[in-house]
Amino acid sequence: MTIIETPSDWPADEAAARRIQDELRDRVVRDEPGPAPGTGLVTGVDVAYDDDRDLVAAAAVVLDAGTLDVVAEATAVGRVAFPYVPGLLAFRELPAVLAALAALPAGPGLVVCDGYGRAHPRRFGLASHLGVLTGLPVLGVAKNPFTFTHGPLGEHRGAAAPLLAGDGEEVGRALRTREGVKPVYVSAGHRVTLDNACAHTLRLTPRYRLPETTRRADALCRAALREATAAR
DNA sequence: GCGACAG
DNA sequence: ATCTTGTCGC
Repeated sequence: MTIIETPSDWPADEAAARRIQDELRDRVVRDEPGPAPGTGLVTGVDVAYDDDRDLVAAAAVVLDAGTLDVVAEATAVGRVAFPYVPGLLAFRELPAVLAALAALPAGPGLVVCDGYGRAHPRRFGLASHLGVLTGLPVLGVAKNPFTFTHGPLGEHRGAAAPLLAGDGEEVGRALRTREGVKPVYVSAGHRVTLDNACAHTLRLTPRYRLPETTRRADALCRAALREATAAR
């Protein structure tokens, strides 16, 4: 198996990483609604780590947006490119994610990633960063509210409440995907609207709290990491 | 200065 | 993210 390399222009420290986020932030496209839910392709991306062995594995799983059937998969394994720092997650995950996407036989369509897009200290989370680098429509679905807050929301599937930043801006939405279950936290990445991102998220959660895209990608990158670990 | 903090 | 058994429930 091939171990991908960290890009030569990757930031060496946190200050450099923040500088890059400040530079790229204005390239995010926020006025495109994005693909219609249920049509075309939807691709989930996720990453698993083995910090002891300095390994990271990423997976991209392409689903038919209408049937949610898997139509393509790809993985990539690499060295950990950056430590986990809240607000700088993209620098840890992107090299492997980009490699997995590049290994797909065809275009991914809309991309769904773990974590945030606009809901970010500098309004440039993983989903935004991935979108700007690839030009693809991307949205983020996170499992935790990070530093953001939201009011109460109904118990029924589809109930939502604005996810608010400290300055009161709605940077995302807490969205209940399963009746009576903790909500997920949706935010727009690139070339998708928050409303459309939520509509996609609901279509991707007919049965579980998390989108089928991330569930499939999570299982695949863990398997890829196991194989990479076993191969050494 | 200290704590909180996507994965 | 990751370390981890059994267990309650559809």
